[in-house]
Amino acid sequence: MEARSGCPINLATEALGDGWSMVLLRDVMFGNHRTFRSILHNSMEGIATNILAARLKSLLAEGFLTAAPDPTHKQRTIYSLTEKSIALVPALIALGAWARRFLPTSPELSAPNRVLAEGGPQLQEAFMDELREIHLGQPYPHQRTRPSALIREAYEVALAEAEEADIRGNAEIR
Amino acid sequence: MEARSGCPINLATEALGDGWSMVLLRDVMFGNHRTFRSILHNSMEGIATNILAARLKSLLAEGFLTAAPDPTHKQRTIYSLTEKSIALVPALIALGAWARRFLPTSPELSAPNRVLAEGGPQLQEAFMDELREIHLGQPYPHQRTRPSALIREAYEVALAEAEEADIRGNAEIR
DNA sequence: CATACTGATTGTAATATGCAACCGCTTTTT
DNA sequence: AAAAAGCGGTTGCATATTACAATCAGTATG
Repeated sequence: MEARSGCPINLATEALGDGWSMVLLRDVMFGNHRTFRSILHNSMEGIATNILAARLKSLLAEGFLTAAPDPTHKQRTIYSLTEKSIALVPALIALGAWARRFLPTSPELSAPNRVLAEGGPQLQEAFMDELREIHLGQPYPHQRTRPSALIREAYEVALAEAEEADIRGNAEIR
Repeated sequence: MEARSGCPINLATEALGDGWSMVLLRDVMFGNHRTFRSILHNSMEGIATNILAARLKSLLAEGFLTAAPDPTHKQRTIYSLTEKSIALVPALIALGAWARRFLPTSPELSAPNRVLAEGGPQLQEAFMDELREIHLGQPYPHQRTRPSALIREAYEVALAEAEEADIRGNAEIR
């Protein structure tokens, strides 16, 4: 396909400007869902199988993902991020930080973004290094606690708080 | 419309995940095109009038833009950015920086993004303050050179270099 | 041997996008 | 005063994309 223009924003829009690409990259990146079924069943937004198949195909074609067979399961494909998609992390974090400020995001689902946004460039770089380890097989070059552990912890705290608030809310109703 | 989920990335995708919204915001933001015809005629990507009308309508409805009549021209509408869209600047810059690295961007059209990305958070904040002055009527709170001047200059330098290279290229062909 | 899981494909309906022509009104030019 | 150009769109039609539901053949598992 011919590009509409050579403007960075336009090319980024042409590559990612649809209703699913960024959401799927998020699932692989932050949810560590790396197979068709894993993405499908954990999709908060309820993607259909044909759309998922089509999107995965185009993300492969555009170099955002690579596919490899699972040695333990003959027709399972494991998808991996590439440097191209890992390099999107700062942009996704910036976009998420904006969304937290201006859109009705839920506290639990915002927790990962909040941690990474507040952690600044250093934490984001460490998270990207972690992704490079998981998806590209590059050794993790830090001694520090892994960002993914911080993210998981923050998510669980936010989830517990949400449940507690829910219980209190129900108690008031009763 | 009901949101698919409360995840920041998903909500951002629902708001901006189409082929035109970000490109139009770019035109208003970096190109200072603020009327229907100005956007239409300066659109590098060649948007159609019905699409432009539909997008402007939805950007208004979602609070990315506001509309005001032009006192000097009875049926001209002037569109302004809102704090919501101005706050997108860091995300757009991060996305553009990614695109410059991984997509075939043109040097001239990349110049604005390069300046703002290399200028860091300080320059980005100053640029946002400039947008707040232009679109929200807030006084520009800095003494420093306006970021828009730096951007314009970088664009013109890049354009001149591109033309020079073009001339050299033609000379070689002859 | 039955059941469920794997990554899909197919059919159909709804929605979005792209293209070109057209519209009523206003401002500028001749 | 008449014509031309500019203004923000709308309308109709063709094509492309997306959504939803059902289905499929090839593994693995109990």
